[in-house]
Amino acid sequence: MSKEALRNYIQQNSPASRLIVETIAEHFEPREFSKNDFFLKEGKISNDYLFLAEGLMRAFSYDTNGNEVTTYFYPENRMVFEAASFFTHTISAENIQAITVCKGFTITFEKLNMLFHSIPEFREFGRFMLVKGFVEFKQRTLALITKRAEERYEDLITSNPEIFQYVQLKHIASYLGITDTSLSRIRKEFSKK
Amino acid sequence: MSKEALRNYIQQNSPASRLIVETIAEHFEPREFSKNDFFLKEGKISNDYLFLAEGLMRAFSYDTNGNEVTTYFYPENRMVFEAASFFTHTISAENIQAITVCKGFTITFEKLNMLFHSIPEFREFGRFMLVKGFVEFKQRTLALITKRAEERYEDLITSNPEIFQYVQLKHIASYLGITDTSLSRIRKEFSKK
DNA sequence: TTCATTTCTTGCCATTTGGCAAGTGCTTTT
DNA sequence: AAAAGCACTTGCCAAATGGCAAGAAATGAA
Repeated sequence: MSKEALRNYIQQNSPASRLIVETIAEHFEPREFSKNDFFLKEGKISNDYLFLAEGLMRAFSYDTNGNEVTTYFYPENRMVFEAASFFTHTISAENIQAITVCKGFTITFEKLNMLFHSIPEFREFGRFMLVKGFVEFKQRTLALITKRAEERYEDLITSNPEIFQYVQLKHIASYLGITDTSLSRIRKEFSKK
Repeated sequence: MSKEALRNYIQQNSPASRLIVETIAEHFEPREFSKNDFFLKEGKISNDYLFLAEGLMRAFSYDTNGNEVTTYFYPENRMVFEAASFFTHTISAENIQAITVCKGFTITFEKLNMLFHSIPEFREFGRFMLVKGFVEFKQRTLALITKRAEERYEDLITSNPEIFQYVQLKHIASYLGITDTSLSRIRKEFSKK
């Protein structure tokens, strides 16, 4: 698999020249995941920053009763990293797992930092990735407060229909903040329309 | 008011030496807010990064029906900034308003970036501020999904009792994801214990 | 202090969502 | 092909939360 998608992604999200982008992309290593493989396991310190070129991943942790809660879905053509563990070298409270076969490119913390250090334009990219993640969580939080479950369902199926193709309902349900029973009912209502 | 709190905060959140921290703090300008003054108004581009030394602030936006939704409370001794607007120079969807009289220190985007550029240790600080904000939103999202309103209330009153001293219930309610009516009932139940 | 305004509480009932358990259908195993 | 195991659906009822309006309390203005 070529690094073209990675280069394009960096290019589109930073002010770096094509030549610099090429140099940056050189430092990423190809990486593949089988279905259900973990990119990050809770309790470990995350040391890799991943560009997901193909496939679908899911982040999850547990509530106080030990139930899995899906905290995020990573579609194709996205950077995948757990900011807290990766950037502060602390133990991760989250898991990130491949839902389908996944292909992408990773870079270690040390190498990434070296690039941030030497290439100001790439620092912009790194910052923007953080800001983007932040913005998405804010929007999700707002949606949880202001929208009903059915609306949140509609939003997700509209923006990321591929999720419904590969992910179990209970995992989508916990992401939406409802039970699988409720999601099943919402689906039924929704399909009537 | 002295910059001591600002210096301490930077010191505690970055690997910079005391001398470097002094230099950094020099670039911040004192700034005061009367009660209800806005630090940021929606529709504007945020150009200031604020250290809040005294007082309490609130971020809010609106739901689709035009109701205010409190998205965050900023207690004393915290950096206050709207990451998306500040770092990407885009129009802010959020408002940040002083709930009490507030005192602090601000720095412009240009100056901050200049410091990030010339002081690697301070870049660490900037990154950590983003990561911290990110982590808090993740935790809040998780709490909205996994905890009941009463638990979220307890968590907030335990961690930030000062909020209940100054903020209207309807603003706290929207932050907790419930109506002011429900919050009033939760308070009543809680006080019985 | 008195009046007006705003904030908070409460009663009544509606809506949304959850919990549980049984049932259906699909897939995998042997 | 039978059995077992999952994932999903559905019926019944319970719990959590909301909506509205009236009243009480607090706050601010004159």
